[in-house]
Amino acid sequence: MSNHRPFAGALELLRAAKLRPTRQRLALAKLLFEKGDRHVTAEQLHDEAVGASIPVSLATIYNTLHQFVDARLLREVVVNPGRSYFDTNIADHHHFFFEETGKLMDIPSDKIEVRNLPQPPHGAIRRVDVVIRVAPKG
Amino acid sequence: MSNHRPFAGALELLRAAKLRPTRQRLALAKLLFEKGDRHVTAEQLHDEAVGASIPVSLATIYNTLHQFVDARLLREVVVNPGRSYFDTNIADHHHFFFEETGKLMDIPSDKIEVRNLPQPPHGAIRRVDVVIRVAPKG
DNA sequence: ATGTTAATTTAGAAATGTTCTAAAGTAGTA
DNA sequence: TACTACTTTAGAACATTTCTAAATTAACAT
Repeated sequence: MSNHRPFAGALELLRAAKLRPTRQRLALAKLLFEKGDRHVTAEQLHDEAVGASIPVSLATIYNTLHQFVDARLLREVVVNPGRSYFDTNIADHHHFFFEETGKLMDIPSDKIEVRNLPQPPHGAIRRVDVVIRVAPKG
Repeated sequence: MSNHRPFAGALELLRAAKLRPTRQRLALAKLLFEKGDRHVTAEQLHDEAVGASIPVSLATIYNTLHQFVDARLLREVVVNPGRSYFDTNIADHHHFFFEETGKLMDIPSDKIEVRNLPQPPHGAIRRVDVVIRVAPKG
């Protein structure tokens, strides 16, 4: 059978996030979280939803993605100017970014050692992002 | 304190990059490289140029920034969706990103230890970017 | 059930940042 | 001076994201 992590159930997820379980949010949560770790753009998710006969507007896709980020169900990853990726893996981890294809790949945090983090002059560290940019070999 | 390299002179810089030393490129090179390490957006540089009575169009700002990146005089840093920063520090280094103000601050590469970089499944590592995101203290 | 209310969704407009186009201007060369 | 290729430019076009105001829907009291 399937070998990705157990899916908590869209309804439980939304309830825990204190988001009203609307038709659209339930459907999007299923698309996002039933298939293991993913990196999607707003447009990709919209196409996927429409393709699965879930009529949902792009505005709702954006609303929902941001609500999910706020609720810590998703993480926004910025590697490219002018386009955001949303990552269903919310564990501490890093990324390969393949410049040729625009695809991201997770790197578990125990595969990279980042040490001696300097303290910022003010404020607190919210997150450390390591992006390994990969280009095709010459 | 400042570890910025001596400014080579806009003319020499452009010649070395095989870019014709036009009025606009000379002026922009001076703005960018005469003041030590900086992180500017296209719009900031445009405002600065116009403020210094250097009439230059935004299109030329973008053209020039990209030519400078291609010539390895600048590095493009992506930390925010929908806006690029251009960094005059082309040495190997990392960044604090202050979410509150949208400002970047360099971290010399010897201040952070990044070890055990995994190899990508294909292609070659072009660059490793470490971004420490800083939020104001609660 | 039904009605009420506040949250949500929506289409389309607007905003934002960047790139493109094609015409005018300029540097380099002879 | 004339020639040519490169550069600059204004403005249009583009891509992604956010906003707006009206319609819809979930939650809940009755």
